[in-house]
Amino acid sequence: MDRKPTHPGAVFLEDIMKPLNLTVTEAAHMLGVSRKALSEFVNEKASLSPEMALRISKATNTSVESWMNMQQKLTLWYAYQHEPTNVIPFPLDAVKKRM
Amino acid sequence: MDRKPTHPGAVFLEDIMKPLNLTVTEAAHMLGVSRKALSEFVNEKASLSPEMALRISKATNTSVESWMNMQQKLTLWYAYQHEPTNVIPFPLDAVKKRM
DNA sequence: TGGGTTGACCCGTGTAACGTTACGGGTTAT
DNA sequence: ATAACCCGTAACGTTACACGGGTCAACCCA
Repeated sequence: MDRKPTHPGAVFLEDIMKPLNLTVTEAAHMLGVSRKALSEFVNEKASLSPEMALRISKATNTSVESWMNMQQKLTLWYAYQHEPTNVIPFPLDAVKKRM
Repeated sequence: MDRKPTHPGAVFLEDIMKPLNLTVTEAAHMLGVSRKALSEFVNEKASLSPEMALRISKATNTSVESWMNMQQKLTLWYAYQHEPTNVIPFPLDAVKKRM
């Protein structure tokens, strides 16, 4: 129902690479990944892997969580597109809800 | 460096299934997944997939995010075990840090 | 015009979630 | 004891995907 969350790769491209005038080739080398891997990421063909998040975090001195959370929102958005319907609610009347 | 975060499957088993006296077979059926899938999850052999998180969320009326975050912490913990070393810092002196 | 960059594509590899099926061990009820 | 469950697990196959290597056409720019 919500709008599709921004892909972390787009953020990385706009907010990091462009301001620093870094090419995909350069940035890929600095991150220690292949040009292809980074290219697919910034072009939203691939999602953010935990390892890539760690690399970006180290290279840009930002928090891993912030990047992971971006991906998580996207992942969750995709999941909601194929929402499972055959789920039977648990009888949790007796259980105190903590969340 | 922190201690290994709790696996969401363990939480699901202890805080949901046990209090409700649900067997793996019963819970799997209610969630709409195979017995094996749930068994591997609660026994920490498989991680929490987004779809599984959605199912658990719907069945137990809890937030998807809370479950996803548990998994994310675990995933990140694993990632830190194989921390990438060949990462060259970006020259971000000119960029204002927003995070 | 020639060099660097880029995105798309193919191929191959490793990982992982999931389903189905089947087995053996354990518990409980008949 | 025999049947009925429940459980963990293993094998097999499917599907998805991150990643690397290589190639190639398009493109921009000096």
